[in-house]
Amino acid sequence: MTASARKSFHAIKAEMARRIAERVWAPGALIPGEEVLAVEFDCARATVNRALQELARGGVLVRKRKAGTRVALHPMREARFVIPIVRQEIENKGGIYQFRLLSNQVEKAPQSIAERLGLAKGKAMLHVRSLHLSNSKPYQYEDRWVNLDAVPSIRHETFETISPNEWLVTHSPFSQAEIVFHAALADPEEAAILDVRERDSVFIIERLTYLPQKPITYVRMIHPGSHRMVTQL
Amino acid sequence: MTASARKSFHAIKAEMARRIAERVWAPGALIPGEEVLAVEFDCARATVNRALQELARGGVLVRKRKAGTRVALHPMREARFVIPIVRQEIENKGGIYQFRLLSNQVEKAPQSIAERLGLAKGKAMLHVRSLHLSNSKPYQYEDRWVNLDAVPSIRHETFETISPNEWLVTHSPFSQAEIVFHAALADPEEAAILDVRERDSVFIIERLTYLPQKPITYVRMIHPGSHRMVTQL
DNA sequence: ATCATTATTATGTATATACATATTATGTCA
DNA sequence: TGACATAATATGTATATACATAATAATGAT
Repeated sequence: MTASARKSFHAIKAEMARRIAERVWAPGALIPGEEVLAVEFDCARATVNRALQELARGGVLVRKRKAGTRVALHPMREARFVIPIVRQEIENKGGIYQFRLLSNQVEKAPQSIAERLGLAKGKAMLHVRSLHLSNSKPYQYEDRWVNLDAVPSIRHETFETISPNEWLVTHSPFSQAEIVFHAALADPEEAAILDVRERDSVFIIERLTYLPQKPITYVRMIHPGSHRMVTQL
Repeated sequence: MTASARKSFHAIKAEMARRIAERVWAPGALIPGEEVLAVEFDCARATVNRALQELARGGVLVRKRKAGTRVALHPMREARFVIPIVRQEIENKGGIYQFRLLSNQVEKAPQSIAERLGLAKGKAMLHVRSLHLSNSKPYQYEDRWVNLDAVPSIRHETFETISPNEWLVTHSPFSQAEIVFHAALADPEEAAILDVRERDSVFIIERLTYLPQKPITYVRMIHPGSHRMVTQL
């Protein structure tokens, strides 16, 4: 037995992860209790607890009071994608960012949008359409509806120097959100704006942001189909 | 010190989150130190520490030793998508799951695959193609290449009762992975398998899994374009 | 002034202890 | 047997204390 002389929860966590990866602790198996592990690793129970909790949050362990801790049977792992501000995303890739405002006016919310935000149909909302370009090529078409009740001051913003996304991120950050990814075929309008062929494939990100009990905005961000979202896990 | 209820780090975390959301603590601002907060919330510093650490992990706070803790300027938040086992995904949605093996044989890796996995071109790999169905309708076409060196025992698996994904998840779990999402147009083969029109839009998830220094598998999971990946954040 | 050294400080971690809470196992009574 | 109360137990959380570490601020030497 490798009597680990380590006492940091990082090391303990790593050793536990190793045991799981190498199936010393098999999927579904009950692992020793915190007290036992504390003795084995020669540390306090709190230290073991922290390591176990972090592994549990990561999804590789499942913990239940009294029942104990077991290795997750199906490590239903999660991929984490950062949803960056487009400008940063483009600049990080070395592209030159440009922004073009297509329209910016108060309109009556169509059924689909109002429904999605839980507002009354026909409610006056700000409708902003814009295009983000990388190296002068269309990168993302942004179609946004903003609840004026939630962010009244946006009404007078012209978006000549700042994109609606950046404006909102800095004026109403830390909201909650629901995000959807999917693929679709470009409709004629989208195809024209993104400069792709009609009925080419596009990658769509929809984001609904809200504060508790107060919807803020619904955005549809449309990328050419070649756009790739990458993450490690 | 009043006869206060138990001060839990959950409550403290929630209160701090509220302050951030309502801009009592503005973006970029330095917030009070742990000691100060511990006095304010009438709890131990460790309790404040835990709340702060969790918020920091969530990305709304940025902590630096000696420098203190400040509210994140650009809450470049990340969306977390669970990448479930298809069968579970389908069953969770109330569908009846079926699995159809399309092909399962050792082949020489084509250039593109070998490159992606960092292996020599022409290397013998297991190539498994299968289709997952929900309520008898094509749900996901899975095109997988497995590095036989990494999981030699897979060679003799017939996949008649278990899908390659489930086999790998239970026999080689807890690997690392790189995941890519994008949209594309179905090629004739994919369209036929998924029963969509040729040049319809498809949603593609590519996943590359590996253990340190050892690529395991490359999978291309192709969904009809209507497929939606949803998450909250 | 500039650079290197040291002191200071906020966060990071470890520990013993105590009690809380959820859940299972057990026992009791009808 | 079955319903229900009760004990047992593993994890969850809170706390005081102590020391570690990173990064800044202050200090001194050149």
